[in-house]
Amino acid sequence: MVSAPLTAERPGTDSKERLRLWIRLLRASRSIESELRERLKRDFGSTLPRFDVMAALYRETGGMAMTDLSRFLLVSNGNVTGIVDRLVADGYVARSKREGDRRTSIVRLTAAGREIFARMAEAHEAWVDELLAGVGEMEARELSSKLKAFRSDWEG
Amino acid sequence: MVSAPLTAERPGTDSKERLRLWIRLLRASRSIESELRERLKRDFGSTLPRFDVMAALYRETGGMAMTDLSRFLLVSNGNVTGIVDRLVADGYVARSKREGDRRTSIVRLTAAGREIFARMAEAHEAWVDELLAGVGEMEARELSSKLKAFRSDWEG
DNA sequence: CGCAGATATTTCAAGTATGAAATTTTAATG
DNA sequence: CATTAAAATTTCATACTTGAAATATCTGCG
Repeated sequence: MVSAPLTAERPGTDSKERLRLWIRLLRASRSIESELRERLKRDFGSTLPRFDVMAALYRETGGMAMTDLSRFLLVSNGNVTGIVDRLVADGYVARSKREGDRRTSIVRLTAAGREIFARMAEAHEAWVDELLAGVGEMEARELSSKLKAFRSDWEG
Repeated sequence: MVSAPLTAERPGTDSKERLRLWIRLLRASRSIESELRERLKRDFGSTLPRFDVMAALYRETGGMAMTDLSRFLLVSNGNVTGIVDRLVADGYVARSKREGDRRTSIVRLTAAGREIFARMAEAHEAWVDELLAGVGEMEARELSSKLKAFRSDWEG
């Protein structure tokens, strides 16, 4: 939901303020996401989900199992299958089998994938820097740690 | 992208810190969104996009044009068409024409829609309150205003 | 060994999501 | 008044997304 609180306030609760925070959070991330998606498409003919997958694989040089990938990206496993399929078709990702366990399939970036991704990551970082230009380093650090904190409250 | 900074740091920039902030922001909103989606489905057999549309229409008693709806929700107009179609099929939303302009179609909640939505909104607010329980009112207020601020920097 | 249960992945149906093209209607201008 | 540009929606192709069901494989226990 991307609007303002709608129900009547009960006394003794901060729920309205938290709701407002959530809405702002959501709107902020949606606007930024949408801007990044647009630029990724314009400059690289790619998408955000593809970027996410490649980013995860970029740092895991040895490759990742599909399950680990989906857990890390916070998306369903069925979802990752499709995105990886398309990346494989484009020659940016390769699948392989793990010794001793034929269930697990390890995916990793190809040389072409690493090369392309390095360029995308550089642009991406500059874009984020531009889009969040209004946030100073100190402030970014603060916000960052608060966001980290309130998430770990209800997740493991 | 939902991981940590990947490229080398240039001296004299806060870009790494901003990138980290963006990643945290994204991960936070994704986790919360996913939890809310699950509960909305479990308790009401509904979805987040439907909730968003209904929330917008709930406050605009007179109804909204499709374009205004899509602009407000930050999603494409083609997208809104489909969601509204399904809400209409369920009897929660009605379309009507505006006097004098046959292009514009005004959509509004039906009585059934208002009734259902009121219950969903109440549950939704309680969920958000629960999920953000770690954030005090003061802190929520602070975070909120910072989020609002850094968005308006690059959007109109 | 044999087989119930756990794991890893894919497949599938349904619902989002975007951006571009097509439609329909209105407004503006010569 | 006719034509052209603008505006509001819908349609369409493609990609993403989830959650559940189907497959295939592995593990542990009797």
